[in-house]
Amino acid sequence: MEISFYDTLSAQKIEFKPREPGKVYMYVCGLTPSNYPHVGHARTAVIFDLIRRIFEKNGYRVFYYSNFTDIDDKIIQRSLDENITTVEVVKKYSEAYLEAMDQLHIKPLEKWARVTENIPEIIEMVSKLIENGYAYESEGDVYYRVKKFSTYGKLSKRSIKEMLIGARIAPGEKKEDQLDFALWKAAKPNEPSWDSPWGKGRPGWHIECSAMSLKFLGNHFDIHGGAQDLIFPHHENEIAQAEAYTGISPFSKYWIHTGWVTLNREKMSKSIGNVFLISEALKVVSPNVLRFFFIETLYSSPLEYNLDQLHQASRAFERIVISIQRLEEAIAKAESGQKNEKMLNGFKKLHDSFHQALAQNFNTPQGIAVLMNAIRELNKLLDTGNQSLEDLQSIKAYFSDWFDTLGLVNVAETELSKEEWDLSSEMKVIASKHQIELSENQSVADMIQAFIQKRDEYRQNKQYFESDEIRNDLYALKIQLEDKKDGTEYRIIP
RNA sequence: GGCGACAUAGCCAAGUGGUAAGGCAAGGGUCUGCAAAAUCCUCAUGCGUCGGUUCGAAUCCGACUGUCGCCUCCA
Repeated sequence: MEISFYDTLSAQKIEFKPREPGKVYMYVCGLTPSNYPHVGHARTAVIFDLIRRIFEKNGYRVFYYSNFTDIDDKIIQRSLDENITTVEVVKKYSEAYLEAMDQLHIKPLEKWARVTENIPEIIEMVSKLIENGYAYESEGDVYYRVKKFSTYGKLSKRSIKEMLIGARIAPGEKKEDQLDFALWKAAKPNEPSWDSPWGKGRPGWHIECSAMSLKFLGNHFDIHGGAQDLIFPHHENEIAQAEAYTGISPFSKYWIHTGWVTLNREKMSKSIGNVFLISEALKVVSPNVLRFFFIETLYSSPLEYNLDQLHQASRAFERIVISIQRLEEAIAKAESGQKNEKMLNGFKKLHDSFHQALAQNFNTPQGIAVLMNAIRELNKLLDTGNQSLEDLQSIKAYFSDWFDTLGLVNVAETELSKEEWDLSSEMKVIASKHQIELSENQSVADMIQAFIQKRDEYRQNKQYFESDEIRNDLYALKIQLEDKKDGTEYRIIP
């Protein structure tokens, strides 16, 4: 299937053409691990994971690289604040980030490139830029000569002239020009540093991504990504560095930028301080729901984060979960039989629409609309009953494929985790209230069955006050009883 | 000050020239002892405002209003 998306560099929707057939080389800017990751980081990570999955579903092998900028002013500042080494700062926060990636079902990357492991490549690049006149040394610092790079501004759509007019940048004493930016910074006392032709120092921001993406992906790779706030100056500078270094344009063929997460309509940002951590969000909703919340909106639009929106996503996702649970139950009971070609054909069409939607600028909202329509069809089908095992399994395969594409895992999981099952003590309290005998080593599932049995007795005797009381008590423990034709079932409220 | 993005129902949100997807919330019917779930029905002659182009515009053009962002660190 042809995949197209909005490319920041050409400022239009383009059809993706890989550098090598069947392969996608993608570099997405990671972060500077100087703090715990917030919901904005999660969104960007989920979106690029999704993009990767979409390419994979379309038969591409994706080489996905990202980075930790593990030496930088902020890391140094943090190490002073916390009175630990810069290495410890990086370890602490990069591990927290990687753990969050794992929780959010981000598929493993090809590599997390680190600045401190690629210093020789960076020095080589800076040296070459000085040689060919794109950079100059000044008192131990090295700066990029922006005016020398004639196409500077092509990504962010601004001109050098405009920037000089609107600039608020104070001219640095060591710079030739106020637009120039640092490639190498001379070390101050007690700062981590590396030897270089310009004395002890460390790389500036920007240079590491040019050096590492060229090193690991080669020149003219397919996709360079990141959030919108990286367009300028970070990505603009990366282009200037890389293209001046290689002499070949474009450095990356396509550029994809994600919208940011807002809080009260303002950008969630460390500097403003209006930040919700991923860990905080995951206390409120499951990773599946958080992912679902992100992909309900197109990746490039701003996304307002609040509990009400999270709740809406949660409700919608719950509908999906319930239907898939019903499907699993139906499969368990179904018998082999005739194929309903017409019905399966309907699902095949939904399948095509789903992938078509995602291939069009990764349009997940439209994909979810298709998914919801499929859920409605599934519910109707399950209401009529007696579907053959083969049919139900075919339908399940479609849903599994869609969930896999969206990175939603174990959607039909009904078993409670160990922590959630730590309900037995509370359940015993309710049990004694209703004169139900529970034994010590009974599973919670068995306990619930005991409640259901007792409630059935009440209902038989039309003691509805008592039966409703049991239902309400269990509901308070997030166990919801549902009376169906062939008996009472329960489900756990997510 | 310079540049840019966005504005779709009570809320969220797709839709870039052919007559408004989907979700949440709400109301009604079926089912149920009652619920819940499910299902069916209802819910924008309308897409910030005013003009223009067109046989036809939420979609293109212009002006205006509003919100946000970038120009300094940011996912």
